Formats: sequence, structure tokens, C-alpha cells
Amino acid sequence: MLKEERHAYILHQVNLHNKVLSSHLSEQIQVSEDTIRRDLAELAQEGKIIKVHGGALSNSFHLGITSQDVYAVEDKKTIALKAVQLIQDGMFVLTTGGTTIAELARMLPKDLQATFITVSLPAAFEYANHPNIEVIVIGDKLAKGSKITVGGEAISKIKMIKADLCFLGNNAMDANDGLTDNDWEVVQVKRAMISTSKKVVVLSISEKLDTAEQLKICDVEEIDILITELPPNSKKLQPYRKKGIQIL
Amino acid sequence: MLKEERHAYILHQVNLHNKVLSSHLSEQIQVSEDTIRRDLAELAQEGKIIKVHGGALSNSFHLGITSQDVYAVEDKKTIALKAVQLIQDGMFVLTTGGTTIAELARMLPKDLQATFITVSLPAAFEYANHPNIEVIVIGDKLAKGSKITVGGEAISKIKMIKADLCFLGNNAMDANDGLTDNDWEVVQVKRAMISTSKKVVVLSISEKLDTAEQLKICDVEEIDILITELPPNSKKLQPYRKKGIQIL
DNA sequence: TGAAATTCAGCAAAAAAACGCACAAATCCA
DNA sequence: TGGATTTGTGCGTTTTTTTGCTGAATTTCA
Repeated sequence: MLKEERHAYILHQVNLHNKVLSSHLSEQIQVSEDTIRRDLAELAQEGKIIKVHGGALSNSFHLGITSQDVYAVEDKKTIALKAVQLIQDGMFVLTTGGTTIAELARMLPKDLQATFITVSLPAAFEYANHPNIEVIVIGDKLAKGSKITVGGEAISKIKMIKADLCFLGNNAMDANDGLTDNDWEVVQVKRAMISTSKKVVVLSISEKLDTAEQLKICDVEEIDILITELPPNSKKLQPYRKKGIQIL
Repeated sequence: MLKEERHAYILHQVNLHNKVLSSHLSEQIQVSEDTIRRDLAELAQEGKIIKVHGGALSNSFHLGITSQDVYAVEDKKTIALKAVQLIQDGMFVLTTGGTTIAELARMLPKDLQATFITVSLPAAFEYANHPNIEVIVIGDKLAKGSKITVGGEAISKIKMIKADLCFLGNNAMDANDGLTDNDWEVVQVKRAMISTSKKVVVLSISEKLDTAEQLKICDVEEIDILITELPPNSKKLQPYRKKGIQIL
């Protein structure tokens, strides 16, 4: 097989499968691995593929730029935009932490007058940027990783609040397994929040739907509203709609 | 599976769930935990994740705390260095906020085991970087400017704590006028802290000595220790020494 | 504190890459 | 045409990379 033919074939395979192995190609085309390596090197030189140890990857295999940015920011902004519309002047709003909640915080209208109650220090910082919003921080022992306050004191404080709305950043959710998480203390806090709020709103990128973690927070029936970046009639959301959750 | 594929997978998982366990990944990808650990180390090296004992965390939530150029950092570091020596294992330490306190927080020995109680969110963030330190956040309404929690609830919570040590960042101090400040709510918090601590330590750059603000916190007699960047026998400190304050 | 989990350092085996070289096919040039 | 040159390919050897493992050191947690 001619060099050009091989190159075309390899390129096709890479774009088809997002990855190729040198050993695999060598077998398929019946040339030495050396030749394959040289081919891959050339294609990589031309910028058509990304050469790695053992084979090559498709160009669309992003791994470089997305580092600093929050994962899936655009999706989260879409979600935040929908969520903001639920908040009205004078409301008491309970929120957890997480990057989606942070987006929500940044997107609050400047003239909104409401009270936000949170256990998340980063979220509190964000809320503090809004002059008209009153921020209540729930105090207790600080969990190092998530930077939220946790403990009996926090739980009981949360339960003393009758909130109009409760926004939960989501870790994992499944129509059958319900809302789940992997951090014991976070689970406790979320449970308390759910129990004391009139409306429970889950903010979740669609990627986290139909997944589950070890610890259960609640059944999907306890959730009133689910907000994802998808359009409300999306097929992926059907199971949740069937359970009686309002989809935005 | 290629190394780059694994990296992409891991990164995806971390960003999705904010946290991954080495053991989990090892099982999912079907490679040894050693390999996972090396992968995590590499990704951490590139700053894409934060490696911790047992797994890794998402780095996306490390914003908010911009250590902007602090006025007179060197002086404040000198002060912090002296202050650190007062803290011993097992102590309960109350602190306010402020940049000097932040320096103190950064300078705490890694192996110090103590409990820090604070109303200052920025300070809490700094303390949270120390694995052996337990951080208690006092909750209440958040004061937007200073990012500290203030209010009756906070005051009464502070008074319930019997602290060994109390570090006060200083705004203005004078041998005759005592400790003063210009923020009503900060004054309340500081008063409460003084009243419930065995030892009261004031951290102040010398520039703020011999000045006064409108609101009085306490007389100098109630202060046990004064720490400045000056040598203890400095002339400027004489009036305070005469009032019976220990100078470091 | 002590047991369990995790990490670290160093080693060894396997896989892959790099390198030098030989050789054949294609190309060029007088 | 025929020899010189370039190009492409494969082979053996050496290097490098990757991976898993062992045992000691460290950290975590009850």
C-alpha cells in the first residue's frame, strides 16, 4: 500500500474512532510499526492528528485548554439563567455550594431584593457582590474540601428557617435511585434544606442525570423542579417528568 | 487504554463530581492504583486538578480569594511571625478578619493542631488550607464590605466559646483612647471576643498606633499582648508598656 | 494509640520509540 | 540508457516510557 493511501486510511480511522493504536494499524495495513510511527509523525507534523505514546488521537480530543475554566460553564450559565427567574423580591432562598450555584449567584439581577442563606463560603462571597441581597451564613465546623459548614449546629439552624426556595447543586441523580452524593456531610445539609423549603429546585447539567453515587439524599418525588441546560421537552428528561417533577 | 485517554476520563470525572477516589478510578479503568496515582500527580502538576490523599478534587472552586497587594506585607509578616509563637496545640483561638490576620493564617505551622473560630470568611478560607486545624465559622448576617458575619446571633455564639487566645486585627489604638474602630458591627464582635477570651492579643502595624476612631471597643488595660513590627523596646511602644501591656 | 489505607521509592518487565543501517524502488540527470 | 541520488521501508539494537509490584514510610481514622 502506498504511503498516501496509508495516510488517508489512518486519518479516516482516527476521525472515526477518535483514537488509533500503532500496533493495531500495523496489523491492519500489514506494514511494520516503524512505518506506522513515521506516518503518524508526519500526520502529527501537519497538525492533522495528535500523536501520543502508543498511537494517536483525533484533534477534537480536547485536553489542553479547558483546564482553568469551570467545567461546562456555558451549560451552567444556561441553567442559572432559568433558575434566576424563579426568584422574586422578598424571598428567602436556601442554597448549597458548587459551581452551578456560583453561576447562579453571578447572574442574579442587580435590583433583586432577597435573602440568601447558605452554608457555602464561596457562594456567600458571590452573593456578597450584590448590594441588594441580604446574605446569611450558616455557621459551624468548616469542611475543608467543599468549603461548606457542616454539623449539628448548622443542620438545626437550617431547619429553623422556612425558606421559599431551595437550590441544590447536583452531584448525581437518577429517576429510580433519586438524588445521591458522595460526601456524608453534604448529604446531611441537603436533607435539612429539602425538609425546610417550600419548593426544592435541583440544578444539574444533563451529564449528571442518570448517574448515582453512594449516599442517598432523597427520592426524586421530593424534588419540585429540575433545571438542566436541555430544552424541557428533551427525551432525556422524560423519566423525571413522569415522576411528577416540573422541568424547566 | 492510552494514557491520554485515561487523563481525559479522569479529568472529566473530577469536573463532573468534584471529587474522585484513586481506588474507584483504578476499578473503573482497570489499571493499578499506582498508575492512577501517577496520572493524578501529572494532572495536578499541570494544575488541572488538586491531588489529595486518596484521590483528587476539582480545582474550579479556588477562586474568590485574590491575595491582592496588601499594604505593608512585610511588616504584617513580621507581626504574624511573632503571633504564631503564642499558639499552642489544643488551643481555641478566636480571630477577627483583616489582612494581618490573613498573614497569620498563612504562617501557621503545618503540624499545629488547634481550633480557630472566626467570623471572617476570608480568614476561614486561609485556615482551611491547614489540614490539622479545625475551623469553626460563626454564622449570621454577612457584612458585605468586610466579609465578616455580624449580628446578635454571632455575638451570642461567640460568647458561648471560652477561647484561650483572641487575635484582634487592629484599626486604631491609642494609649489613652483605647482600642477604637469605625464600624459599629465590627465593634460589637470584637467586644464579644474580648469578653470571652483568656488572653487578648492585638496585632497592629505601628502606623495605627496613637490614632483613634469614633467607636470605642475597649480600654488598653483589657489588652494583654500587643504585637507590632517594631522591636519590643522601641520608644513608640513605651506608653503601652506603661499601661501594663506585654509587648512582643 | 494502633490498625488500615495510602503513598513513596526503587526495581523489573513489557511496550513503544528512537536510531543507525541496509536495501530496494523510484526519480533524476547527463 | 545507466549511474547517481533520493525516498521509502524493514530490521536489529539501544533508549525511553509506561506500568505493576514489593516493602518501607506515612497518613488517616476510630
